[in-house]
Amino acid sequence: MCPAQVKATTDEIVSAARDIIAQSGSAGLSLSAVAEAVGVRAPSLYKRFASRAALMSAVREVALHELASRLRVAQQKKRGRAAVRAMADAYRAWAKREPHLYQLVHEHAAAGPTAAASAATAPVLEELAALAGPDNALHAARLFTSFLHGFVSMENNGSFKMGGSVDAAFAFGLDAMIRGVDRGSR
Amino acid sequence: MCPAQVKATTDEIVSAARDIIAQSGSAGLSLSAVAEAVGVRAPSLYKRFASRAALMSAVREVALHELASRLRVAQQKKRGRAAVRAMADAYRAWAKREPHLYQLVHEHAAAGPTAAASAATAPVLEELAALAGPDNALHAARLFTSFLHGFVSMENNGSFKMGGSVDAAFAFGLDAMIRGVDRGSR
DNA sequence: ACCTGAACACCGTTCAAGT
DNA sequence: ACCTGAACACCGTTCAAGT
Repeated sequence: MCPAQVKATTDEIVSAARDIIAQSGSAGLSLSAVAEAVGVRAPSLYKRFASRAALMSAVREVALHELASRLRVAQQKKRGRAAVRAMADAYRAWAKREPHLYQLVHEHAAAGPTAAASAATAPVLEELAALAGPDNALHAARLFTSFLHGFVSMENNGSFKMGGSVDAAFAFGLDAMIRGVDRGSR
Repeated sequence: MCPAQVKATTDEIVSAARDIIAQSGSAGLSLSAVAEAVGVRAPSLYKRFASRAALMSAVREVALHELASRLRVAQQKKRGRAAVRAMADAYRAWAKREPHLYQLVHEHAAAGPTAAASAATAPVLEELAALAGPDNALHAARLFTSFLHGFVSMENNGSFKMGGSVDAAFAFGLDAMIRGVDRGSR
């Protein structure tokens, strides 16, 4: 008689889960908390997501798009080394602004579609190919992304305890990599 | 009358927990599994550790010592760039051999004593100071450790999906950083 | 078609009771 | 002094019952 009564859309659920993870980390995501945030009981969430892991995967996708959007904005109107530096700064700034979402993006990277992931890294690849030359483009991309990921991970979880300027270390690392990769200076 | 009956020493508990985490990851560590492995009931573990987190912290310390030992061995009888490369290879090899222990070492780095942590990184710092010069030693150390951590993290969780030789990318990254940091070539 | 309460098998943790 | 069973408050997940 009264068949449909949607109280929580898929987008509302993902958005609520995103906010919870952003504030408390992925370990702090409980289905009861998500359900309460969208005005529903926990079992109802299984109408939209097969499991807690599937919901986290959806949040991961959303976070990846947020990061990709920041990178695109940073790249606009810049070329070469300036574009690489601008994107590195944007990458680090987003990771520091959303440490828990950043961590979620990088755990279980093997799962999930590659679409959003490559959308996020494509701009970096273009610039680095120009800098390092086509033969070394992939190697250079892995050097830069490894440094970026490692640096912001260690910064976010407090691994830099030896003093000194962390900002200066980041700039030094970028410059040293650019020097070491640039085919023009070899 | 029968006051003492130690069935599980602290070391046995940590060792059992280490093995469980090595096999199933830190999320797979349950106190019931640890208790069963050492022939005891779960509540008894609270005589030795205040919480699950405290037990994990002890395992983290053990893992850090294992890594530090590998780095020391790799450094023996080597100097300069050869020592840096050998330690980088040893670092990556251990991370690939014990991916779950490696991940444990790098989450919650802020907590816990710095003793074992600095023991693990000290040899790397020495060599890099010689390479980059005293003014840039700390910056160079952060560049290298960020690259190492980022690279093996991404390798371990399957982030390198664009083909190509991952070994070659690691060697390229190391060489590019050494080129970019070496004060003699600037 | 969607939502719900109740139930299930698990957690980490506490504590009084045993020896 | 150490170990234990029982209990507590939580999980994620399933499912029959409601509308």
